[in-house]
Amino acid sequence: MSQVRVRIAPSPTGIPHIGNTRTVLFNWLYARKNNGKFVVRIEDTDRKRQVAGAQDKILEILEFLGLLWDEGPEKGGNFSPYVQSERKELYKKYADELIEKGLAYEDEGAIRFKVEKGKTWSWQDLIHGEISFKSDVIEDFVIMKSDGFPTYHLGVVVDDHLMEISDVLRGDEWISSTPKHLMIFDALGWKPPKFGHLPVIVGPDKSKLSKRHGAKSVLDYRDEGYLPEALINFMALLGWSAPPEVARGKTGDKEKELFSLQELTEIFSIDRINTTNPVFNLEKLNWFNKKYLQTLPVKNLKEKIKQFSKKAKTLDDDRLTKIISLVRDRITTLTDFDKYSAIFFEKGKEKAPEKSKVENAKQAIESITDWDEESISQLLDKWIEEKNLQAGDFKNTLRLSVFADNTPPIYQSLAVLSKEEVLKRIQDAL
RNA sequence: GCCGCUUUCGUCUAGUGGUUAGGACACAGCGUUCUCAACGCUGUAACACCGGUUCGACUCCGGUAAGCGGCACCA
Repeated sequence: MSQVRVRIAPSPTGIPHIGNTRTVLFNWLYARKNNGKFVVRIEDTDRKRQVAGAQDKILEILEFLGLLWDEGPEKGGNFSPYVQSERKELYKKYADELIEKGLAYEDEGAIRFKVEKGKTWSWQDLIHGEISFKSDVIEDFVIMKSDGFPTYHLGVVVDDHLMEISDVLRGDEWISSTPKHLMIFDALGWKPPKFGHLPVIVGPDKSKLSKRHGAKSVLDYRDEGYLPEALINFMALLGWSAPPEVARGKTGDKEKELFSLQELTEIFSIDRINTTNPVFNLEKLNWFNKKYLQTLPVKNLKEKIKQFSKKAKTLDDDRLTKIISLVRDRITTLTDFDKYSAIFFEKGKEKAPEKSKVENAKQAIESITDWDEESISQLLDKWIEEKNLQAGDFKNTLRLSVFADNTPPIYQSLAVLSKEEVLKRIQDAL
């Protein structure tokens, strides 16, 4: 069997959103699963729509997710991606060849491919099965623009051939262009790769995900505190599902939904990709992020939180660790840290309980000599017992007078602050 | 208009010629509980429609409808 070689072909006309990025993931997984190669080819043939910096952003996304490419021209010891504008002469050569063969012609400075009528072009799509088009519905199309750049149609075909791409996994929106590509492959005497057209992620209104839906890029999600693991897991399960024997779902049993990149590379296969367009669902992404936040080792979590919170950076390690362990189950994204840890820096807005209760709480706190979590809970529990208080009410009084907001378990929360700070806050409530 | 793709709970999905059509998110209730979470349990909720094939179809076939995509010197 010949080697699997796949590619992604982003054009630097914007920053890819979740939908485009999922296509990258599937290509990457397919390459890894089959011990193949994954290449990145920047298709920058549209000079007008070019967006400055987009190319770097695209690569930044790949790096963030850990979906790196395996080859490309060497630059400074690293592989850089292939870039079509650097290969400009190539396309012209093949366009000229087609003209010589009488299969293309010049038209106002551009070169058009001549579509032979009365033919049927079909292929066995990796995802949809057989698809065919009659050539009569396709008009002669431009392959070289008058500015000397190839159009997408010529560019992909030439490069997919030259780069020996074995499988093209791209979005469904390319289905109707595929016969054009087949024609060019045929005209140049080349064997086409296999094609698989992935259903595209859509917005709540079922139309293609776009800025209109507020579709964000992976970089935006990263900046909002989403973890790459969560993003990957979420994208993988949009339009693809794990084999039942892996997910292990029997009646009543829960199915496995959490998969690491490593696991995915082992179980990924094209035949489990769906044919329907999945709707983007932020709630589910949030759930994945929470799950990964919960399982991340505290040490790693701490480092990440420091990147997102100025406050966290100023805290000493011990306090930060305590706060993180209290806040960890409550946050959805890394940026939530500040929100949930705010009570440890400043009192909230809830009203203080009646003075007699606060006074009692104050005395209770004052009775504590060793200020650590264990002594705090021991002594306060004892206090409740001795004074014959209602535990819930007493703890609530503490919460309200010290934090004036919702908090994690109160004794642990108190231990984050110093005794002085606690007393000062209680004093304020009197 | 022409061409193409698609159709299981609100959403992501599993699944079989004969099932109580399974799981997840979300939602609701309950439990736990000092609040908020987390966690556990329970619940609501789906095979687009019409024909055919078959003893039997959600599953196979045909059609209809609906949705989406393409028909650029954009990718």
